[in-house]
Amino acid sequence: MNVRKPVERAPGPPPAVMQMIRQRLSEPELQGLRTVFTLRATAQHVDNEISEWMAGSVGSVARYQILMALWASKGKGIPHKHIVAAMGVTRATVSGLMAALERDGLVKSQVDGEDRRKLIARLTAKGEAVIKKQHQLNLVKFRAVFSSFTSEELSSLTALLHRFREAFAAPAEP
Amino acid sequence: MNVRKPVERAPGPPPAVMQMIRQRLSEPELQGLRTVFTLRATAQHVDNEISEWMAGSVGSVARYQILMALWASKGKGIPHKHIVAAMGVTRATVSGLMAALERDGLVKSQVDGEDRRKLIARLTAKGEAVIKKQHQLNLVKFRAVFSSFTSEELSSLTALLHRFREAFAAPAEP
DNA sequence: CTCAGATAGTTAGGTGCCAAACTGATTCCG
DNA sequence: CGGAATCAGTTTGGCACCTAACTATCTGAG
Repeated sequence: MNVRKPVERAPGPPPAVMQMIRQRLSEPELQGLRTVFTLRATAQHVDNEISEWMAGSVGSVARYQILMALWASKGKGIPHKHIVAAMGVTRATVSGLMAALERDGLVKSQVDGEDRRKLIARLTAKGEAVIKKQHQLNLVKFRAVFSSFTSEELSSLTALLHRFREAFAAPAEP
Repeated sequence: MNVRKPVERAPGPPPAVMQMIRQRLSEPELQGLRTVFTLRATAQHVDNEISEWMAGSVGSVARYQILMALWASKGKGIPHKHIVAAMGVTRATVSGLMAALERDGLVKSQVDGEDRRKLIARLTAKGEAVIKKQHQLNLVKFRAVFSSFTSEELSSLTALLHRFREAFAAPAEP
């Protein structure tokens, strides 16, 4: 499912175009804008890269995120609601992803006896095998990828990202 | 077009689920994984936030990026190829975006006389009015949003993002 | 001069994400 | 108790992205 292979895309950063945009903006705004563009591009490219080595079984980062959560629950299962909260996406998105995972036989959901609105998701045997295998591969991959970062750099990056998101969320009063 | 308003989505960061995932991973991998998830979420949320104030005319960050490039070219126009390189997305994506922009009457492309494979894109009068208006609004918005960041923080963030992407791009040999 | 290969763009099919509108189940309040 | 509000999930329709396969044009090697 979802077999990705090459990534046909321009490799380098912007060419002359960015130079031209510069003429239209003064420094502070330009820098902010550049950060936004870089953020978008980086997220997209990292996602593609990871999806590539997840092709064929887990399939994508979003699916991986769900399977990890389920695996971590150790068979107890978790309500869809928690997955929504954990991923920070909407119910609609999780609904679609869960349907696909269930279709692929990696996951099985059933209504909660206590509250029949709730769906509790669990890994199937196949799902557990898939996430375990992916986990082993990821350990190797991540070690290689992050070898050039110190722990401080990673937490600094994460912190800056959180602040960046917050800055956009809050309307920012005077 | 594309009128966005609220953002129905879980606000805070992950709950207990992340706690559980922790049990499955050792520190370095966990930190890397967390950074990847944060990157994804941040990019998504920032994009949504910006799209909200661009709804109705420019419509989205991707469209904004194209219109800015065209505006910066000051009427000389730029080949689609350059937009592809500047945005770091595929030809297919730009093809679709340009078609939509053209359909909305913001942009007009015509074949290059020299090389009839090339399409040179230019802003229409309407397109120029739209991007100018959006630009004014953005100055205000960006100033508010980025007021909590120093110039050094922004460039540090951008630099870390670039390195992060590079780390994923290069297979990372011993 | 010709024809294989490179280049520019388009199209079809698929994913992840969203908002809005809808269904069922539960809770809360008069 | 009974209807309103709230909550969990689904569906529909749309956008930005991708790959893969296609068309049309140009270039370059024999």
